[in-house]
Amino acid sequence: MRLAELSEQSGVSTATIKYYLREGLLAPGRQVNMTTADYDEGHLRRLRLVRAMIQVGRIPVATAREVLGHVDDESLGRTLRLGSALWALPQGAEPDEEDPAVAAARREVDRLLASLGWEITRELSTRSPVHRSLVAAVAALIRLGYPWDAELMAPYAELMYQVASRDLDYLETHASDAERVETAVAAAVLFEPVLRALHRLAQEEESARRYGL
Amino acid sequence: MRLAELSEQSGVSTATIKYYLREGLLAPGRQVNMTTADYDEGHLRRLRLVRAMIQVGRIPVATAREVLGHVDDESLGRTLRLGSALWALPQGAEPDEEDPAVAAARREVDRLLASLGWEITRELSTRSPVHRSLVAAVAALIRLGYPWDAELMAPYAELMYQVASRDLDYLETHASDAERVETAVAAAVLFEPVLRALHRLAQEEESARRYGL
DNA sequence: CATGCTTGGATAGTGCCGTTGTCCGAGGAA
DNA sequence: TTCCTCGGACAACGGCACTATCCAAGCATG
Repeated sequence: MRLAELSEQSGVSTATIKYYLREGLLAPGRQVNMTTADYDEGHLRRLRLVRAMIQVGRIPVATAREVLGHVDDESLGRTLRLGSALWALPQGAEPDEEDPAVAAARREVDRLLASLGWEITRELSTRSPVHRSLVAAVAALIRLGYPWDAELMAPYAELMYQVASRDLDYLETHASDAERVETAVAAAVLFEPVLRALHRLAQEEESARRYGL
Repeated sequence: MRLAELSEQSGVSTATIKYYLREGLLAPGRQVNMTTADYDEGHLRRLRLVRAMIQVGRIPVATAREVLGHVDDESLGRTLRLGSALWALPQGAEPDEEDPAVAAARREVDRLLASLGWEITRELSTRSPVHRSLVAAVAALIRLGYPWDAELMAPYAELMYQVASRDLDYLETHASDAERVETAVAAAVLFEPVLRALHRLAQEEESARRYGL
């Protein structure tokens, strides 16, 4: 498949594909001769994943490159590759350690993890970017004056745990072993918009039920 | 409170506050004399909300203005104001109607809503931006070759319904009547990062439990 | 009253980022 | 041979959140 065909099949302009090649999001095609390169199905798959990450997942190009770097890192085992790829996914704003709201948020998040018995997450808490972004998000709530403590958070956390459990079930049943890392990344990136949309739909529905249209 | 004090208390630079004033995210202060304007606690609250929307919620300035416009629309009842404010919140990418994956996604979403009995949402489905963004997100999954139908979606939707139900309970107990619309918007914007972070934390925890670190 | 600092408003500019246009020399096809 | 198209390199564009600069008008200190 030539670049122009790749463009046609994916719906991505040749200029943009060239840009992704330049940025290292897409491996170069096999060079057939001086002026022609050959791309295969793998390139198409990867290109679709890249588009999904950038367009649907709103992930910055630089971050996408990093995530894909982990996905492709043959030196790592599957679990580690997945972990490090997810690790690299974009997080929310970083917490401002000067802020007292951040300290309060951190305290509540720690209490939450203790009460949930998420020991593994707790051990990693100092290093995990996800943990930090949770602190930042909770701090934002607190700063605006909304009471928000571990007791309020716990049911949410348990619900999201059920969601995460389903995510992994889905991966186990629907992804072949070889593709599992790529699939997991795609899922992490693509499930979130679905979840968010479902969340808002549910809000609309429940709000309409309670208060009318 | 003068502009400089507002800046100091909120941690937002005067230049940025001026920018928000210009963009209509913040009402002008009461003009004391030719060179001094007076801001009150309401301005500070609003400024914090704006920052939260933009920094934590990653909402574009233009969208934030639109959302706040609905919040402040005195001509609407509270429920409608809330609805239209949430309505204006940024959505994911718009579905490309040419794409067969979008048609499949729309079919599955419709089946999902039917099976859930979300009749109100179903009636609004053609107009709701949230519905469209759900279709787009599901279409992205399908396009990448991940099977994803109403049966798979239903448990997710039910979990998110429980989440939404909690959201509204929270609003009823924690927001004074006058602030409810503003609170609901803040919640819609600020709960989502919390949820997302909890989701990822839960994924980390469950993944570590199943497959080790 | 004078002088120097600060205020709020207007405007242009900055930096980043995803994307696109332009130009080129080299092939491949009629 | 001639013309079209290819892939590659590079510069430019457009949008967006934010910031620096300038200005005239106070206010506070001597």
